[in-house]
Amino acid sequence: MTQADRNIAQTFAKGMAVLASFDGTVESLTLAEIARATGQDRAAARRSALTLATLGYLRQDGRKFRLTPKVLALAGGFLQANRFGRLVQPVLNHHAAALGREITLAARDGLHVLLLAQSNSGDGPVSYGFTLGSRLPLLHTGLGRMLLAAGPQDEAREAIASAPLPHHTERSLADRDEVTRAIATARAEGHAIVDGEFEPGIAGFAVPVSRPGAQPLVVGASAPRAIVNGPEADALLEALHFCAAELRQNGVPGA
Amino acid sequence: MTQADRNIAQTFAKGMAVLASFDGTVESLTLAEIARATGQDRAAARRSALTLATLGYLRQDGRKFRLTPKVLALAGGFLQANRFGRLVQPVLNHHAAALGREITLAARDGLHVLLLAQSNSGDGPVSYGFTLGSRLPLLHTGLGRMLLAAGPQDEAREAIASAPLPHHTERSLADRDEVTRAIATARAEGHAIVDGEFEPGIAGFAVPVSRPGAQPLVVGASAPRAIVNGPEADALLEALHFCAAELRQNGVPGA
DNA sequence: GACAGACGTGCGATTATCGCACAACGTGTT
DNA sequence: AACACGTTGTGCGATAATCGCACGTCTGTC
Repeated sequence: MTQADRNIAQTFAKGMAVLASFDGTVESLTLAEIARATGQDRAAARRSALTLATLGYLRQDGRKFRLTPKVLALAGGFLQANRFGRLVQPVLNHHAAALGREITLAARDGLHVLLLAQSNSGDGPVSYGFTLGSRLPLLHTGLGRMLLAAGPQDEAREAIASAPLPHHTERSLADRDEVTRAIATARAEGHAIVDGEFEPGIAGFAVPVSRPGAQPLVVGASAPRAIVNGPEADALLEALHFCAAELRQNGVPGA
Repeated sequence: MTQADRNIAQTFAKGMAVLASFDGTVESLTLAEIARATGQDRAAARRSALTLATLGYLRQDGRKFRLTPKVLALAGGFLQANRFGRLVQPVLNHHAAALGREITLAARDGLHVLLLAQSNSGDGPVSYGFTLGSRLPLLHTGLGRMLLAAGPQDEAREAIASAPLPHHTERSLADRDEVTRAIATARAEGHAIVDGEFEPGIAGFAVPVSRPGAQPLVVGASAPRAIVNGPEADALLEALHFCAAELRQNGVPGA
C-alpha cells in the first residue's frame, strides 16, 4: 500500500476503526482484542487506543479499555444539528402515547438497522433494552425490510446478497429469495410486517418516513404476534403512517 | 513539534477534533469553518473530513459537510456495553412516570454537563428539546453544580475558575465565589437546587448517583420556579434520591 | 465588470507512523 | 517446582504518510 489516496488520512481511518470496534457486544476490550477486531498491528491499535484515552473517549483500566460517555457528545452533535429534540422526539412520544406502544425511528447503516430515536411512552409492556444507536438485523426485522424497500432496488439486492442470514427464531426466513419477495411486498404495500422472525412471539411493523429517492428512513413499532392478522394491526399501521407524515412535514433531515 | 509522544497518533487526534467540531450548534460546516474551529491547516482539515466522509460519518453536500446518523452507532456502543437499555432507561421511565416530570442522567464532560439518558414520560409540559448527548452549562444548572459537588473539591475549584460564566437569565449568578458557595451548599445538603439561572422561570433539581470517589454521575429534573419553596420540591428531591438509589443498586457504570 | 475574500487542492520536504523484535508477565501442564 | 505457551507492553530504524505552502478557482459585493 504505497499510496491509496492522498486525500484520505489512513492513520485517522485506522483510529476510527479502533473506536468503532467498541460495538457494545462486550463491556471492555484489551489491546490484543482491539488489534484482532480491527485487523491492525498491535502497535498501531495501541497508538490509537492511547490517543483515544488521552482525548477522553476511552478510559484505560489496567489492561482493559472501555468507552466513556464522551462518545455521546458526538451523537449529540448529530441530534442537535438536526433538531431531534424538537422535531422528532415530541412527535414520536405523542403518537406512541396515543398508540400505547413504543415507536422507533431508524436508518440503515451498512448491513444493520440503526436506531435513531425512540419514544418511551409510559412503560410499554414490550421493552427489549434497545436504545438509540442500537443495531438490529437488516433482513429479519420490519424496520430493516422497510428500509431496503424504501431505497434503490439495486442497493436492496446487494444487501440481501451480502447480509448475514442467521436463524434468530424458528420463523426466520432462511432463504434469500424469500427475503427478496418479502421486501418486494413491503415496497408494493407501503409497509412491512415481520412476524416473529427476530424475537419469538413478537411482530415488527414499519412504514417509510423518507420521500422516495431520499435517504431511507422508517418508523416502526413492535407488538405481540397475536395481533398480526387482526384489526389492531391495521390501526397500528395507520398510526405509524400518521406519525411518519408528521415527521415528513417537520422536515426531518435524512442521513 | 518534532515529537510530542510517540504513543499518540497525532493525525488521529486531529481527525477526532474535526469530528468533534460538529457540536450541533450549526447544521453543517465547510472545510474552512472546520479548519478555523479546530485551529488546523485547511489541508489537514480537508483530509480528515474526506476520510470521515469515506467512512460514512460525514456526508458531503457541495461544500458543506454534515454528520450522518452513523455517529449514533458509536454512542450505541457505550449504551449497550453499559446496558443502559435495561439498567437505566426503565428506571428513569418508571420514576419519571410516577413523578410526572422528566428525569435526566448526566455526567461531566470537560466544562459542560453531558446528558447520558433521559426519560420521556408521556408528554411532560416542560420540554426543552434537549436530547441524549446534549451539553449544558456546568455552573448554572442543577445537574452541573451537583456534578461538581459530587467530585473532588480541587476539580470543582478548577472548573469554577475556568468555565464560562455567561448571563443566561437575570438570576444567573455572576460571581464565581457565589458559585463556589452554592456548590458547597449542594455538597453539604446532598442535592442541588438552581432557581431560574439557566432558563427563566425554570428551576433545576439534582442529586448524586455515583458513590463518593467514583466518577460523578447525577440525576435531575426541572420544574417551574414556583415550586421551589413549597412541599412539591421536597417530594421531587425525594423521588430523585429514590431513583438514584435504584440506579446505584443496578450498578450503573460510571465514566 | 472588477475587486476582495473565501475556497479547493497538487506537490516536494519532512516528519510521524509502521510493525518487527524483544522482554516481562500470567496461566495451565508435566 | 520447573517448564512451555500464549499474551502483553513497547523501543527503534526504515519508510511511507502527512504537512502546509502556494497556486488557481469560485462566489458574492460594490
